Amino acid sequence: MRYSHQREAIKKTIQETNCHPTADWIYKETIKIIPNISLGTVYRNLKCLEESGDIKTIYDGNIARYDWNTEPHNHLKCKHCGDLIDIVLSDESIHPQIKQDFKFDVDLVEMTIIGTCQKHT
Amino acid sequence: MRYSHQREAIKKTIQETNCHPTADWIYKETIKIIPNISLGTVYRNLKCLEESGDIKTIYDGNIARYDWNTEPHNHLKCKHCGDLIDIVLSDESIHPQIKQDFKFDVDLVEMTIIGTCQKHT
DNA sequence: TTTATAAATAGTAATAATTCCTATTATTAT
DNA sequence: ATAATAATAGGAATTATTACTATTTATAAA
Ligand SMILES: [Mn+2]
Ligand SMILES: [Mn+2]
Ligand SMILES: [Zn+2]
Ligand SMILES: [Zn+2]
Repeated sequence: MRYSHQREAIKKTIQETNCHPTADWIYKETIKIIPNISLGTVYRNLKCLEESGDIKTIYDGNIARYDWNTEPHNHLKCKHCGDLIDIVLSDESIHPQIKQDFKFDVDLVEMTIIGTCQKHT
Repeated sequence: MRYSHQREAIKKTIQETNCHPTADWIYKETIKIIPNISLGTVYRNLKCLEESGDIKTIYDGNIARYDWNTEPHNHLKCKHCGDLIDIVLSDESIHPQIKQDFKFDVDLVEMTIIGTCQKHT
């Protein structure tokens, strides 16, 4: 994979926010730096960055969001404001139980905890 | 909400499968019974059935799937064949921990466990 | 049992997110 | 500097879903 000005800007945009942005948000931010970047380039590079392990894709309902935090973690999702908050839970304990009960070989546990965040109290 | 032949057929289609079908799959099945049903009618009634509590919508990546099983449960997702398998885990134990640690009021825990099912051994 | 009312439908157009296509541009090895 | 080709911009195409509207249908009243 060859260097590109565009890919670096996209990566930087993602790494500078905690908001788990969508492709469109990333496009609107990156276009401020590279005024003629195209949305197609954003999508293509999001895929590159995911493949190189620089970012992670998360599916929030039926929209893709992107996360600079590639460490295993889960999310709290507020049903009022839609915010996604990172949490780390020790869910490794589930793996052997499932392997035994369902003959299912676990890679990862994707957990989203839905509720109300502290902003709405 | 008024009775409709179409809605009943859609509901029956969902209740007769364990495959967590997409809207399109449901459409293709239901059209065998009601040959002139439209995809819009399928989508509209899926929303009705969700609101009335007859079915549950689950998001698998960026596509919506529908589930007749409205009891709280989670899914094993096979990364090879894409199958979704129902499981029930007692995850209630994490609710109070999260409330304390994150001041986040938990409604439900959506968990998808990704790995390899027994078909690929 | 007709008739009136409005909810639901079929068919189609529109939208939103994402991917694909291609002529042009930019990176990088020589 | 030049050549080779990976990456881009811009736009078209695709896919999933929603919106629109004239017509049909369920249902309640006469
Ligand atoms: Mn995160
Ligand atoms: Mn299920
Ligand atoms: Zn909130
Ligand atoms: Zn499988």
